[in-house]
Amino acid sequence: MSEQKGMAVWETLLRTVSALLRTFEQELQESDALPLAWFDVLIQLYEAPERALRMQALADSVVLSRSGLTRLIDRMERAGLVRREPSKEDRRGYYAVITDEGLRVIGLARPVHHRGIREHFIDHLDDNDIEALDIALGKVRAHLQ
Amino acid sequence: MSEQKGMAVWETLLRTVSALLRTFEQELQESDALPLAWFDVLIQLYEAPERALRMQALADSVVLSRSGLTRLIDRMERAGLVRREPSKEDRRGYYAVITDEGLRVIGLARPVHHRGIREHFIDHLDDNDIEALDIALGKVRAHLQ
DNA sequence: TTTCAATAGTTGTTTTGGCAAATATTGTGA
DNA sequence: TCACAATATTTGCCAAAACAACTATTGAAA
Repeated sequence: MSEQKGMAVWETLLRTVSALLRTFEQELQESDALPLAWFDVLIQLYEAPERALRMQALADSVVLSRSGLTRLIDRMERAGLVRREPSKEDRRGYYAVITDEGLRVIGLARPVHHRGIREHFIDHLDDNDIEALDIALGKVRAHLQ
Repeated sequence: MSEQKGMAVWETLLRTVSALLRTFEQELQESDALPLAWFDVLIQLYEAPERALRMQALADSVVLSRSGLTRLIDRMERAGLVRREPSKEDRRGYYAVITDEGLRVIGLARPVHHRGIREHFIDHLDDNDIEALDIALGKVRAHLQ
């Protein structure tokens, strides 16, 4: 198949995701005054075993440099949503842990965001589309890093 | 189908695109010392009829606010890659126009980026995957804004 | 066990980005 | 044609991010 087509699809992929993110960011702001980056950190901690993750692990999944994450967690700590806890196994490291307040906030924001994902993404796709996306993206992802 | 699956696919979509962007950004930096945002502006001007676009149009496709774009173009203008040209039809507006130097730079950077897209994206997908992505993303995109 | 490269995270400094207000121009309805 | 809302872009100001240099700790090789 033409490489052209592949390039065009990457273009579409990029612009579509950008537009979706812009929309989600806006929806979260309006209803919970919660930046998407904060949401992203909270949701990952929420879903992690022990409700905690190493700084390292967070920086990898969030799209942020190490130092960027340090300061993001600083702010969220000041806001009472997470706290740092030194790792017992490796004294260089810290865990970011979600607080009760953090759990409360993510509990409010999650439905909003899920509604957004449903409304702007899932609802326009049928089962085949979803399955195909999953497979294709999985292949791409498997080869990264 | 489970909404769960849809949510998981969005998650995969987001993280995959993020990781790809990080990779592309890095590859461009290394070979051409060109930030991806600059590349993005240049490529859009390059592909535009007349090699020029209204600020407005650029801001919409690039993932940047209006004011963000103003300053991005400021910097690129200082670097000699684009220049502003007042619109004749609407005296409020400006075109960003790619310069000869801009054309030269995009000529160098484009192959690098295309190789990246091929290597990290296209090459892992077969024709069906590409087609399915195109269809699914098209549906999503059609409903945005 | 000592040395030194590698890893985890933070801090200092500079760039970049966002939001809201300002400027200029256009279009529209009375 | 005269207001006045709407549009296009920039600017002032502040928040958030990158990059590189720094501290602390670990791990591994000599």
